[in-house]
Order: sequence, then structure tokens, then C-alpha cells
Amino acid sequence: MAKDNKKMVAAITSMDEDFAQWYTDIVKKAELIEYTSVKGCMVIRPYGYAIWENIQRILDGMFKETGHETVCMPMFIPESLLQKEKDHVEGFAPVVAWVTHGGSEKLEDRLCVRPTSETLFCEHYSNIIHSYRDLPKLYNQWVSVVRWEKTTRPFLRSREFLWQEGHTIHETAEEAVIETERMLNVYAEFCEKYLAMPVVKGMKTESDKFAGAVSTYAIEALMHDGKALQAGTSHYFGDGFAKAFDIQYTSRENKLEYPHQTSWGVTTRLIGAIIMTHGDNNGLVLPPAVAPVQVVIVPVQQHKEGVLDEANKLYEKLKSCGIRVKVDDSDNSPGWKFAEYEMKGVPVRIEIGPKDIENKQCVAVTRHNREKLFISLDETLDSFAAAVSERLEAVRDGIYQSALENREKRTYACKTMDEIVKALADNGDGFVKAMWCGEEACEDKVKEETGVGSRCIPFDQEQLSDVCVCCGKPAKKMVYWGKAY
RNA sequence: CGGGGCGUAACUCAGUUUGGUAGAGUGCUUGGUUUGGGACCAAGAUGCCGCAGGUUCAAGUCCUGUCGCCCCGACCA
Repeated sequence: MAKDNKKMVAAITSMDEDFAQWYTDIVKKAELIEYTSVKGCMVIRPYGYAIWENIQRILDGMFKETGHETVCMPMFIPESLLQKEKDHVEGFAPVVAWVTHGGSEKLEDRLCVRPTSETLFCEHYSNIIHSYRDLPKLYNQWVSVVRWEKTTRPFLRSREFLWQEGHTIHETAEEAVIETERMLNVYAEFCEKYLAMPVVKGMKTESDKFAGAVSTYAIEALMHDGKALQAGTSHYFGDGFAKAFDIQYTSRENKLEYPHQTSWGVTTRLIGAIIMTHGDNNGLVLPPAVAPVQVVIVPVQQHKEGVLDEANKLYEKLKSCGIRVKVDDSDNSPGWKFAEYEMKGVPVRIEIGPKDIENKQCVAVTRHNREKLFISLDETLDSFAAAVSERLEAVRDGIYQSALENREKRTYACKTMDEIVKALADNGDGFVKAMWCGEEACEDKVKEETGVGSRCIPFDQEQLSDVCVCCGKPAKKMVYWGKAY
């Protein structure tokens, strides 16, 4: 027994020992990705991609529900187009990859591989928007983008990554602001409900906002090691892009006006967030809503008469109820299968063997706490499916609670710089809540002296004190600070 | 882009100090016995030792260059 446990733990590095290595072990051993010969470009393997497909399916439904249409822009941006908005190009120029040749011929105008598609949407909008009757346009696309990052990590920062980018354009600033906030709320709801990941909604500081944006909103999540991860962003552009790209429409008053724009996105980084929010030393723990396999059925002593038949019956039952289910009837031992599907984060495991069949029951084990529950085989289809669904729900709620507890345990309200340093030293990395005067100099100084940068100005404000944690001048906002991925 | 580490079988790595026939465990294939927490026995298959130069009778090992990956910083979804 002790030997077995040792062997299982040895399969991946313990997260307390080396969190980064633990993360790398999981992405490899759970078969989410494989490295390729190009730095920062990874193969997302079927098991990893299936998670993304589930994220896509749910989010896309939410986008459609809020009136958005899907489009697809090209991959290349001519340099001249990228140059049009000054802040935008300055922000992205250092990370763009360029196409300089077509076949053996040098291109007159080199082409940038899109790092984001604002410029492409703007060019398109300038062609199709003429009247207020053409507005709003609520567009979204699911594509990959390329940013030539210097250091890369699977899912968290790769040179090519998959994402969706919503780009909308509206008559008025008010409408665009409402859209920016609405989509941030969609992201927050998605993360909390489907990914079981608590997030803080807020606004980025001036220095941290998107290149070309008037304001940037973000959802911030806290990982198991106390580092913050930006899980999604939503930007309000005002009419800056419209002016740079000459997008004008004739208003209801028959005047030429500039429309107002937004953009918002989430990426495959969400998969990294799932790993680091819910994973444990036995491997991945997947939120049931996005788990490729929600229930794995492990037959025990499957060679014995009737065991596989019963396992397959359970499979058919659950499948007919829309649960993503799999039977593993491979030759591997049951113990091997238990460990394997824990590694892969399957939320619920059902064990069925001769003993169970004799007792007319099966065993349902929830991944996050290994709690075992017997479910009668005599149940009707509906009540059997309900019992299993209840277990899946228990996993969602359980991992949400753990993530929330971790965040609360690691959130420190501080009034002075010394308190910040002490809180982080005593309790480890986490969110620091502290007041801020609004000056960039103080933002920089906090980072320099305490190591934590501003993550966001949360919508849920608290008045922790009246003065800035750094300079002592009157405070304007409470800010969440943290070390970021 | 700075600092550190590493490229040897599918994986994890030993072998490099002191140059001399390419190794182990795991995995894989086949057959058998097993099966309630990573089973066991037997027989097999698998190597441009990252790449390119150089030194040498001889290079996985020494020298030069180069490419790539991982980790930590700075920057970013």
C-alpha cells in the first residue's frame, strides 16, 4: 500500500516542492500538449483540445445568446494597416512575426501575422458601415494569433495561441461601454459557473491597459500558488480606432459621426488557469462542464461473467442522458486505471465489479476528494442519471469552494508597504488589497518595493483607509495587487 | 533580452571527470498467469548520443560554433 502510494505520487512532481515543474508534468502526463520543434508552438493533443472545444461550445452559445455573430478575418495584416493606430502598433510591434517573402519573391509590403485583429476589423468596418442603420455590429471570431514571446509556457504564454476575439462597433460611447461591461460579465459568469473558478472583476490601471484602448476591464483569478492570472479582458476603445481608420457613419441627425468600439477575448490560457486552480498532486482536476470525459467506468475483474455487460449497460444509460462517459475495458489493472483517470482529471469514476453486481450497486468516486458513494443499479434511468449528475455537480461545487477558500486565505488587506511585505513573507504569494492614490509613480514603487504589481481596480470597492498605501496622499481606489503569470 | 539548467531508445535518465564494441528502468510487441489503488513471468523490437565543423589511430565523451527545450527574472492573453 505504502509502496503503491509512493509510486503514484512519484508520477508527477509535488506542487509544494516545485509548482512550475508540477504544472509542466501535468500538461505532459495528462496528454494535453506535446512540444514541437518551434519554441512556443505546441501541439494541443486530443484530450487538451477537447477541453478547448467544450469551452468554445459553451462560450459561443453565450455569445450567440447576447446577439453576436461569428466572422473570420484573414491571418495577415499589411504593415501599413497595422501602423494606423499609434498606441496600438507601439504596443504590439515588439511581438509581431513578419512574412517577408511569397515563394522566392520578396514582398513589396511585408505582412504581419496577426497578433490581434483590431486593425483588420477596422478596415472591414470602414468598408461596410455607412449609416446608423448599419450599427451596431456585434462580431466575434475563433482563430489563432501569433505573438513572438521571449519566454514561453504551455497554455500560459505560447507564441501561437487559440482564442476568440469579439469586436463590436456602436453608435454611442454609452452603448459601447455597456457592451464592454456586459462581455466582462459573460466571462466572469463562464469562469465561475462552468470552470468553477472564482474571479475578481475590475478595471486595469492606465499603465496596464490594452494598446489603443480608452479603458481595459479584466477578470483576475488566483492560482493555487498565490499568483494571479488574467483570465479574460474586455476593452473600450472610444472612437480612437474609428478616427485612425476613417470609420464614419451618417447619424440619425444626418451628420457624419465616428462610431465607438470594443474588443474582448479569452484564450487557451483558460486551460492553464483550470490546471493551476483545481489541480492537485494526483494530477488534473477538471470542471465537469468542460471535461472531455465526465464519467469513466472502470470494470473490476472484467473477465468475470457479466461485469463488462453491466459496465456497458451503465455506459449506455449515462450516454443516453447526455453525459460524456467512457468505459475503460483495456487490460490494465484497476489500480492503474484509477491513477490514470485521476491524472487526467476525470470528475467522476464509477467502479463496478462482481461484489457490486451481487449487491446491485456501483461505486461513484468524486475526483477532487475521492469520496465514494454507492448508487443502486435498480434505479430507473432518470434517477440513476440524476444521481450521477448530482455527483458531477458536487465536484463543481467542491472545487469552486476550495478555489474560493484558497483565494480568501491568500487575500491580504494592507494599509502600509510594510504590511504588504510582511503579509507576503508570512503567508506566501496572493492578492494584496490596498488603497491607491491613482499615481503611476506609486504603482511602480509598490511593485519595486513589495514585488506585487497592480492587477485591477475591482468593481467591488472597499474603503480600507483614506490614504494611498505608498505616498500617504488621499486614496482614490482600492486596488488588487499580485504577482502575475 | 539577462541569469541558471539540459539535449543519449517512445519516456525518465546513467555513461562525459580520465576518449577505446551504446546502457538501465519504465513503456511498446507476443504468449501465459492476474485483476477492488499504477500486477507478475517469459521472449522480443527500438539509437544520425540535437546539428555542423575541428582535434585524434579512435569522439556520446575533448575544442569551436550553432539550434532547440526547461526553470527564474523583465514584458505580455
